[in-house]
Amino acid sequence: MSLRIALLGLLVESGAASGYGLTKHFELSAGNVWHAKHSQIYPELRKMEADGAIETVEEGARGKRTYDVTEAGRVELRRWLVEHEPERTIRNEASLRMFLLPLLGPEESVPLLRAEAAMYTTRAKRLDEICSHIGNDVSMYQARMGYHNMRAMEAWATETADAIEQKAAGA
Amino acid sequence: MSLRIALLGLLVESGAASGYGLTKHFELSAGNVWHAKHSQIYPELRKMEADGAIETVEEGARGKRTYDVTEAGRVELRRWLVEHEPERTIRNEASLRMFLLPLLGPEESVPLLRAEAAMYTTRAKRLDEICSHIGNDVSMYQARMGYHNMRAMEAWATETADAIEQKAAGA
DNA sequence: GCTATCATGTAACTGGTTACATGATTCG
DNA sequence: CGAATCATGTAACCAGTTACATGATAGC
Repeated sequence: MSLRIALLGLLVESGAASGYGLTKHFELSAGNVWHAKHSQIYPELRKMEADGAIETVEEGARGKRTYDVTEAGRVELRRWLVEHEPERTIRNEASLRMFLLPLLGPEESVPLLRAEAAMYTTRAKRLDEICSHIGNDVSMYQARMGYHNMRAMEAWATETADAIEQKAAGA
Repeated sequence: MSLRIALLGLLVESGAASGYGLTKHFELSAGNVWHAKHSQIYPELRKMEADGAIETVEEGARGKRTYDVTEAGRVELRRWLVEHEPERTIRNEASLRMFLLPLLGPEESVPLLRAEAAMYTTRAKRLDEICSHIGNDVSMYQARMGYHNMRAMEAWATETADAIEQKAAGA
């Protein structure tokens, strides 16, 4: 269901697009909230077209198909956004690793936490940079979400490394 | 793989536990980074025991089995934490919904964003409350991660609702 | 005695990953 | 002319969900 909604949303946001274009969109901005590869996206688009949520608006060279949302698709997306209670479940391998890092001793955990904090700083800066060059409002809000999430993990990793270090120094 | 690591981590952190206990642990603290239900946890524990990462330390009434990590399991966990490059992919239905909410008009998106911000405030407060009553360091760091993430989404939702409102007022 | 919680399990299904497979076009 | 990128597709496999199934114990 979520993949379907994500595809509808991206199509509404960007206008008509191909499976390839949508795959790229996932790799960039949408990747901060949902992830999908071409091998899952192409069959899903076919299925969505079969039940009328999207339609082919153009067939180009070497099998290229450009899809756009139908009115039924727009209704479906709106309903989901307004009425559907989303699952609050998370599965994030990078966060799982951070979560468990404090189980290691200070000599191992502190450098790993600092390295991770640095990585989040880099990503936050990149997103901030992107924000300042975006014309479109919606894309800007979306990039800002990623920014806030990166800053949160950066702050946590730094705070935790500091706490572990202090504790180790005190003991 | 990640479920296996999560289970190893929780067992190291809490000491020996049953499948039921681990399921509860996922529902509480670990749920902020990984999610799993009993129907997946029980078979996984059997598999992990079969290849020596954990062992049954006690068999209680009505089929209750208490597991603990073996030395091999500890080594495996440590290797994963230190050497494994985690996948940076995210799948978060609640965030996907937030991400797409700005596609709705201001009259619909703003109240939904405000409601979501309020929910994140509540969750952040609950986690903060939990933190102040925790004896164990590792559990505290873990709860703090959830706290930072809740505050990030709260800040984003508020900032975005404000921006959409201002834009609508200006136009 | 009833309800909530403890406690485990399995089968069918859906969602997602990996790997294979193909070929055109663009840029240097 | 070679490498990167555009562009799509499928099959086998693994991970995760839903729903069914069972039964003990504790507290009201």
